[in-house]
Amino acid sequence: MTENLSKTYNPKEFEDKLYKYWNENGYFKADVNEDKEPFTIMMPPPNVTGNLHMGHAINHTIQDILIRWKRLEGYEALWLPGTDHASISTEAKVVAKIRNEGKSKDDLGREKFLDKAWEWTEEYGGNIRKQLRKLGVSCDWSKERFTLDEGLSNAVEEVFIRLYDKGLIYRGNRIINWCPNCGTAISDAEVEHEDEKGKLWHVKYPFKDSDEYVSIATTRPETMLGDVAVAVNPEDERYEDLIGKKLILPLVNREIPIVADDYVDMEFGTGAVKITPAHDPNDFEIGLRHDLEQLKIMNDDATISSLGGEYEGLDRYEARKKIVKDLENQGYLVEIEDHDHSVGHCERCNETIEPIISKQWFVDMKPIAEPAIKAYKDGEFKFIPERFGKIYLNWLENIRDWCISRQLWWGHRLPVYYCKDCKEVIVSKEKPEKCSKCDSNNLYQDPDTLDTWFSSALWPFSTLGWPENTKELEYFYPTDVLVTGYDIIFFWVVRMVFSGLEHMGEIPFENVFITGLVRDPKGRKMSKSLGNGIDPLEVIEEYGSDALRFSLVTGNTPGNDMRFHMERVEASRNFANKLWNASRFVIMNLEEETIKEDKAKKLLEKEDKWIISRLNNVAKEATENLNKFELGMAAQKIYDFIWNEYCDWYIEMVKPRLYGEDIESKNTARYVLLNVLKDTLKLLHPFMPFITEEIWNHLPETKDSLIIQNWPKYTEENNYKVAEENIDFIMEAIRNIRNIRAEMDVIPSKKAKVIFVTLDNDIKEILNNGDRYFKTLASASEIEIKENKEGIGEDAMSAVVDKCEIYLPLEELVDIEKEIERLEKERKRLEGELKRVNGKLSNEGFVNKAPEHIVKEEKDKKEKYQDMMDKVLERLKGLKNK
RNA sequence: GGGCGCGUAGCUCAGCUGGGAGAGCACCUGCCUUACAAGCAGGGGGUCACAGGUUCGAGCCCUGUCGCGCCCACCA
Repeated sequence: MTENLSKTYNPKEFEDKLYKYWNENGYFKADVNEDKEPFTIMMPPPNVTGNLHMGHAINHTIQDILIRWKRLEGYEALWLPGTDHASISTEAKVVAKIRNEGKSKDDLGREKFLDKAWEWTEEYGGNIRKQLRKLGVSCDWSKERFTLDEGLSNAVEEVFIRLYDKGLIYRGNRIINWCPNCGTAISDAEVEHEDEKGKLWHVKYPFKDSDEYVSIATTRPETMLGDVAVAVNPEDERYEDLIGKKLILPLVNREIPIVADDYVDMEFGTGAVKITPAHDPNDFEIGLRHDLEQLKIMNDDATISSLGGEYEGLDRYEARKKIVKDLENQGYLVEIEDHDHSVGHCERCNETIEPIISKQWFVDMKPIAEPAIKAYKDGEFKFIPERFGKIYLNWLENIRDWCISRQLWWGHRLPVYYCKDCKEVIVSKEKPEKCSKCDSNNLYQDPDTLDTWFSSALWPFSTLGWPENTKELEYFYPTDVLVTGYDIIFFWVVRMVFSGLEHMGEIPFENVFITGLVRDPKGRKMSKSLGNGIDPLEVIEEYGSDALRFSLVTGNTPGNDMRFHMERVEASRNFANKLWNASRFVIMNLEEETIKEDKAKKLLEKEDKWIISRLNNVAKEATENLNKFELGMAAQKIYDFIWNEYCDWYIEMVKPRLYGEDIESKNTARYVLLNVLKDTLKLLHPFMPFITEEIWNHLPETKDSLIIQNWPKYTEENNYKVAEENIDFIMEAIRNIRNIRAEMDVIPSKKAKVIFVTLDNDIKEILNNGDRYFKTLASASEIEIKENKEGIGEDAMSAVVDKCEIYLPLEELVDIEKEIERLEKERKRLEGELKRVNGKLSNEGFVNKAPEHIVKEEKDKKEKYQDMMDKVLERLKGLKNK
C-alpha cells in the first residue's frame, strides 16, 4: 500500500523534481553496450544564445517520444544534445552590443571581439538548455557538444583539409551573394527571394559611329557603370549584322562591343542585354566566354566604387536615382516600365542582396552531390512524409558550388595560410613555420571563417569523436532518425547527407522526420516582428509540460503545419487530470491483501478479460503506429483507451465488485485495475513522461522508475475475443437503456426494472451473470430475462439490439406519442441501413466480385437489421393500435 | 517558369494499403452519482470544394476546374 496522490492534478508539484531525478540517476545516459541494439538521435543543435520557441517544442517533443519509446523497448537509446555557434546571428548580436558601447568591430580587433563573443555565449548560452529541460527532453547531457568546441573544431579543419587535398575545395573569383549589412558573402541557401514591384528602364546604347542605337532594358541601372558589352542571340536576325560593332556606353562613354551568346532570350525585351560580369551571375558566365573585363563598380558597403567615376561614393540606390535622372536629361532613357521581379534578401537581416564578384572559398558540389542523390534513390534513407524527398533531390540535382567563406570573426577560421612573399596558399591546421615554396616565414592566416552549416553538416559524426575512430562512432553511427523542420532541408539535411557519405562512407541517418510549422491561431507564422509568438514556457507554466507535449503531437501529421490553440492544450491538460483521478481511484481501492497473478488469471471475469484484451490490442496498434512514425495516431489510440474504455467503462463496471463481499472477485478486480493501469502508463509515458512517472511512483511494487520499464507487447494469450464480444453487447444494451431514460426524461437516479427478451442462448448466458452491469450502469432495479413479450404492457418503453429486445415498464409514465417518435427514429435509421445493405447485395457485381468476407459481412448485417426492423415495426404497430 | 500541400461537422483537425463518415472544442438536454464539474450521461450537426473517370464499391485512385497556402528558379 502506498500513499495516495494529491487530490488534484498539479504538474508543477512534480515536473521539475522528476526531471532532476531522472537526470541524476543517469537514466538519460547511453553508452556502448554490445548486448543491446543502439537507437540514436542527434539533436538538431539550437543556436547557443537562442530561446525556446514552439518550433523547438514540437521538434524536441517528437524526438523525446521516439527516444523514450525505444528506451522502453530495450534499445540503448542515445539522444545527443548540443548547441550551435550560429556565426552570423551571434556575431550580429555582439556587434550590436559593442555598437551600443560606442565601438565598432574594428576598434576592438579580432581577439577582443572574440572575447566579447565568448562572454556573450556564456551569458546567454545556458538559457536554451534550461528551457529544454522544462519540456522533459531525455537526452544524454554528459555527451553535450558545441559546434565551436575543440573536438568539433578539429573535425571541421580535418574536413576542410581533406576536401582541399582532394581538390573539392577551391578558392576563386565568382559571383557570390553579398549582404552589405552583414558585410559578408552568404550561400545561395541563405538568400530569400521575394517578388517585388520594380521598374524596367529601357536605355539607348548608341553606336560608336552612327546615330543609330540599341535599346536595352535593366532593373538595376546603376550596374551599367560596370557594363563591358551588349549581348544578342546569334540567331536573332535583327542584330545579325551588328555583332562585333561597337557601342558607346552612355554616361561613362566607354566603348563596348556587341557579342553573340546563346544565353540571350530573343523574346524578352529588345533581345539585347547589357553585360556586367562583375555584378550578375549570367553576365559573369558570358564574360568568361567572351573574355570580357570584370569591372567591380561597387564596394562592400554597397556604395559605388572608384570605377564608377563621378558616381563614386554614392549608395547603390542614390546612384540608381542619379543615373536614371542623368540618362533622362541626356536623352538616353527610352521608357520606364513597371516590372515585377524577384529580389534576393539576406535570410538573417533581410537586406537586399547584391550579386557581386568576390574572391571566396567554394566547395565543388557536383562530385559530392552525386552520391547523396544516389543514396536517396537507392532507398538508403527516407523522408517522412516521403514527398520531401523530391525537394531534397531537386535541390541536389540543381546544386551550385557552395560558398563557404564568411567575412565574419565568430566561427571556425579557415585553416589556410598565405605567403606574403610568393603568394603560396598553404592549407594546414597549425601555422607552418615557413612557406613550403619559398621558405619565407612571412605567413598570415586567412581572416575568414566558415559558414556555420559547414560545421553542423558534420554533426552526426563529429559529435561522436570523428576523425578518431571511436567505439561510440562505431556503435551509434549511422543514427536512426533526424527530426527537423522542412525549412532547413537545404541548409542542413542535404549537407549532412553528403558529408556523412563523403567522410564516413555511410548515410548519417535512416529516417528524416519532417515536422511542420507551428503557426498562431490565425494561421500566421509566429515571428518576432509580428509579436504573435506563443512562448512554450508560459504554456508549460500554466498547463504543464505533458499537456503542451500532448497537444503538439495529436491532431496533426508529419510535414503539415498546425495552428496552435490554447483550447487544445487545455483539453490535453484535462486528459492528464482524467488519468490522474483514475489513478487515485485505483490506489485508494488497493488494500493490503493482494492476489497472486496466476490465481487472478483463473478468476478473470468478462470485463476483466475485455479490458486486458483491449489493452493488448491497443499496445499492438500503438506500436505499429509508432513504427510508422504516426505519433499522433498512437497518442490518440492511447487517449481513447484510457478515457473511453478504462475510465468510462471498466472502472464503472468493476465498482460493484470493489464494494462487494466476494473477496476473491474484489482482489481479481484490483489486480486487473492495477496491472492494466501499469501497462497503460508505460504506453503513455513517451507522450506524457511526467504524470506517468509520478503516478507510477505511487503504485505498489514499482521498485524502478517507469522510464526504464519494458514496453508492453501484444500476446496471443491476452487476446480475449469472446469477452470482447460479450462486453460489446452489454455496452450496447446499456447505451440503449440510457438513451431511453434520457430521451423519455426518466430521472436517471430513479431505478427501473429492465426486461430482456431473447431466444439467443449466448445472450441469455451473458445476461444471467451480468445483472450487476445493468444495476450500476443503467440504473436497473432488477433485470428479468424472458423468451417472449408475454406480460409486458404496451406502455413499456423499448429498444431493439442485436438478437434482443429491451423493455422498461414504467408505471407512471408514459408518453406514448414520444415513444412512437423515438421508435420511428430507430425505424428510419434501420431503413437506411437496410436500403444500403440490400442495394449492395442485389448488385450482381458486388456479390460476384467483392471479396467473400466482405459479402458475408453484408449478409450478416442484412439479417441483423431485418430482424431488428421486424421487432421495431411490431412494437410500433402495437403502440399505434392503442 | 517548375514543384508541392491543403479544401471533411460552427471552429481546429484526424481518417493507414478503396469496403458501414471520426475526435477535441463549441452547441442543446439532464445530472455536484463517495476518482475526476478540468467531470458524468444523452443528443443535434457533414452532397467529404466542384465536374468527370476507373471500380461491384471512391473522402481515399486518375483527369480537369475553382479557392487558399508553401517551396524552388541565373525573367535582362
